[in-house]
Amino acid sequence: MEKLHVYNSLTRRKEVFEPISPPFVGMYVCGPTVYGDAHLGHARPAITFDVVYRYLRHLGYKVRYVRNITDVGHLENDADEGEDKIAKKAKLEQLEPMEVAQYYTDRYHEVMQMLNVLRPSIEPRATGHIPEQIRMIEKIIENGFAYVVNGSVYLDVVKYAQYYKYGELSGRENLDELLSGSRELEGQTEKKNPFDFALWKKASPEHIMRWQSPWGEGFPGWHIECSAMSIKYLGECTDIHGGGMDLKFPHHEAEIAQTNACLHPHPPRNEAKYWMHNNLVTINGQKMGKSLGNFITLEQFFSGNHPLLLRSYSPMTIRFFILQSHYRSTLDFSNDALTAAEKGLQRLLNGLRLAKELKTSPITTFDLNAYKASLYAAMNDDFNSAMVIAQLFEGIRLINAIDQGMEKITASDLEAFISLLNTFTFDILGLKQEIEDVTPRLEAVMNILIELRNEARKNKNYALSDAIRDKLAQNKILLKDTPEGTRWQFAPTE
RNA sequence: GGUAUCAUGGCCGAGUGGCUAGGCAGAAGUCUGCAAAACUUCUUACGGGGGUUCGAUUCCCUCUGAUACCUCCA
Repeated sequence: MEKLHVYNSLTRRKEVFEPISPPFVGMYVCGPTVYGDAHLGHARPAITFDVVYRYLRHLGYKVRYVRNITDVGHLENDADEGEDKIAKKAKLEQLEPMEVAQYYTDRYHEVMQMLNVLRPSIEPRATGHIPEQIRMIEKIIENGFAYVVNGSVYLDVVKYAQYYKYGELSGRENLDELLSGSRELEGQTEKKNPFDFALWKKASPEHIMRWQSPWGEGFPGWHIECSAMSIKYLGECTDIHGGGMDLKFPHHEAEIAQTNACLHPHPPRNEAKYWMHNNLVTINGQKMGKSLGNFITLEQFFSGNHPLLLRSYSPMTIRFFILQSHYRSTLDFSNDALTAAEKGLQRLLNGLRLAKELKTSPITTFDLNAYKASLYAAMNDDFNSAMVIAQLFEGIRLINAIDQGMEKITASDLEAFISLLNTFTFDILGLKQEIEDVTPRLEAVMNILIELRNEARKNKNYALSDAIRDKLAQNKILLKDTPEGTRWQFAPTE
């Protein structure tokens, strides 16, 4: 079987995945900033790396998956006072900053659970790792890669670039171009160069979240938390570091620089062996953003309560929709696309249910091993979930063909076939049936109703039989008259 | 201006130097008291212009267009 290949953003190539210390795999993913509700843009990285996590575990790796919670607020780009983002919200709502962070952390967990996203192994908070961040900054200063100005600490990019490549990840290796491209902003006069970035920032008097440090009261810079926590829990160089494409620059570029500046390794270890970036979700071709007014939270998707939404979409529809595209492609949202995803998902899940009722034969008429290989080949090709789903539909086609007697399968092959389909659909892609479980009691009641209705149909009492069907439909139970008898199922949730 | 990514059939979206991904929608058919569902079949696309090649949607150049980022929003 072909080996797993991963697209490494650092080298811009697909590489064979070889963990640094097999069977262990360390994976760090940049988590949410908890000052607002999670939206579609949060679902994409969470689901992308959830599938990576699930598949690596499926392959037998012992994975430690770390996804942080950023609860140290960051400065508002356009805020007059340069107020801490979380602190600002706290003042508006008359809450403690940590209360706000806790509230949105809980909300984040709720929607992630609905999306069937597994909890990471460790979910560290930035505020819980201030000492680690301070020690890291001290080390960087010791190594001569940072300078202190007026209670703030900045990384000296020019100095750093004398020892290591800066800008490799984002293709910004020419510092002169970087210089000409950077914007002139207020309050940058402390820096030696505009592209130097803060490791520690002195707190202004109105800043609520602040900590004591060797350089006075302040708060950590915007990138140092991930580096500090990645090193703490996953070592000096982890296997995978993931996040959204929008984090490549400056966030991940800064992380690489900080980590090399702190550890001062030769050759550079760049914090992670494989850097993975998922692409963005767009709405009508545009990035989703609060300022653009096309910002839809996941909760709004689930409830349908947003002007851009024609109706509600279930968490699994969202998950399936995201997995239908490859994680490195942009994904454009629309009601039509989501409706199409919902129907496709329904077809997939209905087919899997049918598989359990198939009749077996003395022979199997198709190549089950080749089919299995195609599923693994798709996953091994940089987690191509879109290809996996296409192959799962090929599986559904086979199930229907068996049901119609056009293909045959042995009992043992059927067992293996069902197990394979379930493994990929539920364990690896993390989809799930959203309908409630059928209890034996409900099953018995349904059988009685179907029997009565069929009695009525036999007597050509269609008024009664249709009434039974319609009333059940009103209660989200659908009847289907097939040549094999009447089948029933729950209506898709809306 | 710089950096990066991308442009695929009515819609969404994979992929590939030659072998018509897949889903949704649409059409026809099978089944059926009706309905719904299901199944089968069909609709052969890769932004424009050059080039490399026996052959390019796939590689190279160029043009056009789109999106993101360019250090204090992650």
